[in-house]
Amino acid sequence: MGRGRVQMKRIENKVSRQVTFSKRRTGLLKKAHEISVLCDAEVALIVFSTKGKLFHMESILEKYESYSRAERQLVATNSESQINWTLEYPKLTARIEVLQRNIRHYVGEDLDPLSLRELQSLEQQIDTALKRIRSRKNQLMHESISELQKKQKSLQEQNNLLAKKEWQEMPIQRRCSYIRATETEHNYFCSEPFQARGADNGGAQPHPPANTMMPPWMLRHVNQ
Amino acid sequence: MGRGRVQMKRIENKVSRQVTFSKRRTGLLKKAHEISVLCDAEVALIVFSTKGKLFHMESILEKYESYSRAERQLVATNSESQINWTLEYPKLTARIEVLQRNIRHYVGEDLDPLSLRELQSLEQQIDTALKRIRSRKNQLMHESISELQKKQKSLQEQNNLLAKKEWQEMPIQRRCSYIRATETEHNYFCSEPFQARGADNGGAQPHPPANTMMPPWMLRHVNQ
DNA sequence: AACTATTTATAAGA
DNA sequence: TTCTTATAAATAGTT
Repeated sequence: MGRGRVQMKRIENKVSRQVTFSKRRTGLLKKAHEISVLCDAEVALIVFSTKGKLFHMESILEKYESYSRAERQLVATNSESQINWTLEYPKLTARIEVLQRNIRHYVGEDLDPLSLRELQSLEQQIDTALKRIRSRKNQLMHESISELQKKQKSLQEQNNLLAKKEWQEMPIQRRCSYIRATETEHNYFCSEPFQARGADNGGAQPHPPANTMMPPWMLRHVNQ
Repeated sequence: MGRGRVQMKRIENKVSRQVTFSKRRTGLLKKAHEISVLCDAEVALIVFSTKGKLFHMESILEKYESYSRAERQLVATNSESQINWTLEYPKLTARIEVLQRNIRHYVGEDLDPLSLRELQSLEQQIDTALKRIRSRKNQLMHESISELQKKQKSLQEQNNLLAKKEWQEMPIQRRCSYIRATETEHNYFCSEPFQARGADNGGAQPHPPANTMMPPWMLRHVNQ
C-alpha cells in the first residue's frame, strides 16, 4: 500500500523503520478497534517497539488487564521456561471468564449489563436453541415410542403362542372354567367383554367355545 | 475498503457479521505479523469471537538474547511455577472444553449425545432463561419509552413557549399569512387539521383568529 | 470460496 | 511528527 512494494523483511534503515512502525501501529490499532466494534468481538492487542515502548488496545472489558500485565512481566524476565505459563495462564483464565459469562447469559442471569440490542440478539439465539432442543426431544420420544410398540407387539405374539399352547394341552372339561377364570383379566387388558358369552340370554350360563383349538378371544383376530 | 462505506457500528446481520469477522480477522493477523517483521517489534494479538473461539498471533523476537544466564536459571529453578503449570494447564483446558460443550448445548448444537432426561432439563433451563431475557428486555423498553415521552413533553412545552412568543411579537396583519404558511406543517406534526378555518363555508377564505394572544392551534390546549 | 469495484492504508517525498 | 499523493492492499457486496 504505497508508492512501491515492500519486502517482507526487517527494514534496515533505522529512521524508515521507526516511521513505518509509527504509521502501521496506528493502522493496526484502528483495525483492531474496528473489528471489535463491527463484529462484536473481544480484542486485545499489544505492541512493543524495539525500544520496549508499549502500545496497546483493549476492548472495554478489563479481563485482559491480566494478560497485558503478564506480557509486561514476560518482557521483564523473558525466561523461556516461563513463557508458556505466563502467556497461557491468563489467557486461559480470561477465556474461562468469558465462557462463564456467556453461560450465565444463556441461563438468563446477569442480564443487567446487557443493552437492548444484546438482549434481542440473545433472545433470538435462545429461541432458536429452544426450537432445536424441542425438535430433538420429539424425535427421541417418537423413537422411544416406536421402540416400545415393537417390543409390545413381540411380547403380545409370544403371549398368544403360549396361551394357545396351554389351551391345546388343556382337557376339554377344564376349558370352560379356565375361560371364566381369565375372563376378567382378559377384559381388563382388551377393554371389551367377551361377545361369546351371550349376555342377553337372561343370566343363564354361557356357552364358551370350549372345543376350539385356541382360547376364544383369539378367534376374533384369526377370523378377521 | 470495499464496495461501499461501512458504518462504524455493530453489524446487525448475523451472517454478514460472521463473514466480516472472518475476513478482517485474517487481515488483522496479517498486519500484526507484518509490523512485527518489518519493524522488529513485538506484537501480541488475541481475538475472541462472541462464542468464545480464540484466535491469536504472537511474535517474540530475539532481542533479549543477551539476557544473563543467571537470571534465566533463577527463574528456571523456580520450580514452583513449573509445577503449577503442569498441574493447572490440563485442568484449565478441560474446564474450557466443558464450558464450550455447555454453550453449544445452550445454543442448540451437538444435541445428539444428550438423553431425553438431559434434553428436558435443558429445555426447562432455556425456557426460564428466555422468560427472564424477555422480561428484562421489556423493562428496558418501557424505561426507554418513558424517557422518550418525558423528553418529548419537555420539547413540546419549549416549542409552545417559543411559538407563543413569536406570535405575540408578530404584527396583527402578518398573523393571517403566518397561519396559512405554517398550517401544512402544523397539520403534519399534529396529524389533525385546524378546526378554526371553518372548512364548511364553501371554500371561502377562512377567518383565522389573528387577534388572539397565541397561535390558534394552542387555543385548544388552553381551553380544554 | 472467488471476484471486483471501491475504499483504505501507507510508502515515499516534502 | 505531519501533510500530500500515488499506489498497493484490504475488503464490502455480489456471484
